[in-house]
Amino acid sequence: MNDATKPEKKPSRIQLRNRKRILDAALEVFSQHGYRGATLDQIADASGLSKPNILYYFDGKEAIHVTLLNTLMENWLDPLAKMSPDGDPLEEILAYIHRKLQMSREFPRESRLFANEILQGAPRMKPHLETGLKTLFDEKTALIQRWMDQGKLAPSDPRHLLFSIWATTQHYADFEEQVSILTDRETDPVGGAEQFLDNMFRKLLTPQQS
Amino acid sequence: MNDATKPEKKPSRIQLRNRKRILDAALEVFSQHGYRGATLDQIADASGLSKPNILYYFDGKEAIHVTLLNTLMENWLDPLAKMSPDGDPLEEILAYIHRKLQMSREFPRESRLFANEILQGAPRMKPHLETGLKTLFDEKTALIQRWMDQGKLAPSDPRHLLFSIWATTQHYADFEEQVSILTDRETDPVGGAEQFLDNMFRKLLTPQQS
DNA sequence: GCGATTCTGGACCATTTGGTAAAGCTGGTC
DNA sequence: GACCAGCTTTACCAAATGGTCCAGAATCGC
Repeated sequence: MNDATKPEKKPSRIQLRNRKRILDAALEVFSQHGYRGATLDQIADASGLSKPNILYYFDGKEAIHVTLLNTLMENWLDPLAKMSPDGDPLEEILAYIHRKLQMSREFPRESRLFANEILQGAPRMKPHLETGLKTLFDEKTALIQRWMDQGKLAPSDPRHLLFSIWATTQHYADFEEQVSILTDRETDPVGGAEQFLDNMFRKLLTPQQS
Repeated sequence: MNDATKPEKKPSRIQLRNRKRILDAALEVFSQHGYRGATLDQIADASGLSKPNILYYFDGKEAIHVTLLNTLMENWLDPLAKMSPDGDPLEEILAYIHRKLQMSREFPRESRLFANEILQGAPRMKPHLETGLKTLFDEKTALIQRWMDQGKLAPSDPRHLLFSIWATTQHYADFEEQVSILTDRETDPVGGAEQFLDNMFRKLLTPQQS
């Protein structure tokens, strides 16, 4: 649970509560301004704690960001990890799309935090991407390729398929401002996206029974 | 050509050269770090000019950013504006996708500058979006809707169609770092994307002759 | 209830950052 | 080739920012 260098006894109630407050505030601030654009003062304000107090709980600005990124990574990979070799191929992929879209709706800040990090060259996340994400990506593209080879899905490049799914689903969180303006502040653009994307990927992936 | 408030005589050769240098350097820096993360010193370094000299040519950090955003906007809308009511509907849209993809390949920094701005809530661009982009968007979604009504394209929501095109094409510039890692630093991922997206949107949009 | 421990915030600090003043240099024009 | 507007730089600022110190306040274990 802890890293070997620090034995660290169990965190107290207050510790737990305040760490959570800080991380929530930091998520808000980092996701909106990016790492370098965010300030400890903003995080302090948003969390309701004083700046020195924040530094009592975390080793510094970077430590907060890293913590955020680490916990994010797991939740981020989860929907893809859940895509199972055992289900119906088309339905598995459509269900995955559904989950991703759901995350855009429920956790737009997390999506933007991630987007900010990648946009800026993933300086503090490259290792994560090269191990965790890459492994999962290779595994799932291979699975999809197998499905295609078996004629259960129409053939196309599985890598670009995943890119397209990521791009289209995360778009609604990352470019929310734009989407909101262009859809005349419609209450829930993601609802319409759901139908549209289901239709699009269904047409793309349904195999021809020639 | 100039705004009415400032008559301003014609800019000199040096003026032209240095403004260009500064804007190019600023594009590099802003697109990588976002507005708040970028510093004048970085821009000074990248442009080979001193910081005060930069402030001799522009009124401040914000003025540089705004200038960049303004010139970007035109080039950004251009590919969509070129989509003509007179051509073959399917081919018009596929050509548009091709143009957008080409821009991701040729101008990734511009794409990231734009992405950064929207991600952070479009603080200095909202007016632009609400006028220029919105107008064009409405015009083109209406055009696509007409094509669909005429049975020349399979029906779907034109707004989400455009969102999907933007998302999938810009993804290769904005998330280049991730794409690069996952495709094992393949020389030109956009090449593969070209085929994939052409196929995907063709399947989506080709009308059923039932 | 009380001492030990954990938590909290006001004052402070060094560095960075956007920006300015003003003196010196340059290049085009007569 | 001397002048002068236009360009460039050195030396600064004031504010913002990440971070520290330390004394006092809350909380916990008993």
